[in-house]
Amino acid sequence: MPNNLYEKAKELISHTGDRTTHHRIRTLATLLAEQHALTHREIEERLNVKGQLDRVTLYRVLEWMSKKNLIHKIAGDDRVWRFRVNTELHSHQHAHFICTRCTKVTCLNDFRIKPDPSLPLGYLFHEIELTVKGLCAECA
Amino acid sequence: MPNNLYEKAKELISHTGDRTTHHRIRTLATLLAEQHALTHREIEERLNVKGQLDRVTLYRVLEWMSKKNLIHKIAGDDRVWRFRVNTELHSHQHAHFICTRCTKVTCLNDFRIKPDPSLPLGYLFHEIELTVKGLCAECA
DNA sequence: AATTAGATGCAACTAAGTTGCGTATTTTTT
DNA sequence: AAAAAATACGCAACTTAGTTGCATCTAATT
Repeated sequence: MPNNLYEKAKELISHTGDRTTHHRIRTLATLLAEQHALTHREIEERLNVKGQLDRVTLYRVLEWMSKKNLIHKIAGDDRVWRFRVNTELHSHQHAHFICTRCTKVTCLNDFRIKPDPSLPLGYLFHEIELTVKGLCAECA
Repeated sequence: MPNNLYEKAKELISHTGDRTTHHRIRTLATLLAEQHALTHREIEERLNVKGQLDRVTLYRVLEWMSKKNLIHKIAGDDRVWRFRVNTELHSHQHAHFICTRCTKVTCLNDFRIKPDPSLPLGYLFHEIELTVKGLCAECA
């Protein structure tokens, strides 16, 4: 993982106003380096190659980053959360693709979603999540 | 639960060609009676008012019914599966609404989804799932 | 350098969902 | 109608993602 990602992560975290800890920076840098969404376990594996980090701490770091809108999480078919960094492109309303064989998650950026769905009377819209299921190029 | 639901469930199950057991019929009848998706636990509670049914058996019944396309399952934000019967209206491509406060799931039937999404090269489309999050009428 | 609010690590816990296996029930065959 | 084959059921034990409580440590503030 290149050093500039570490610096970028550091800057993004300091902008939140909260503490810029080593764990937060390393975790965000890891997600910045990835092209697809990672599970808690995958992040843990990448981080623990060098230097330790407690499972629980990672859960809390990820939770904090979600709350701060640095990342977003995706519910997969295997009831495991996957996390992806929020860039301008990846934030908010876009679609996810889940491969039903290898369970890898990719973001489909050039996928337009109707922003304002019509809901039953009294319902309040908050966000929309579109998941496409199928086989990825490797598994097809 | 009215008797005709039991009969309807029985007929649907016999059409699969597999065994029409009491548990399968009761489970499907329970889902037929509901207007929204139920969790495994909610189904269990309804079924165990009278007569017992093992947790594991229910999991297997639900899995079997999914495979037979009698029902479909929905991934919620609380990593709990929810199950909904497939009628002509409810099958395949439609949207779900999840209330982020009470976590109840409703099907949005008058919600059109573009049937054929454009995917990256080599990817194979299987199904599309659209989830709208927000507050339901009771929680708003 | 001392303070303090918040982050971390550890151990124990919760809960959804799964697996293995012996027993019971359907369905088929005779 | 009884026996045989195939499948479903129930129980116990297990797996694993995610959570909670609490003592300790550390980044920002004074």
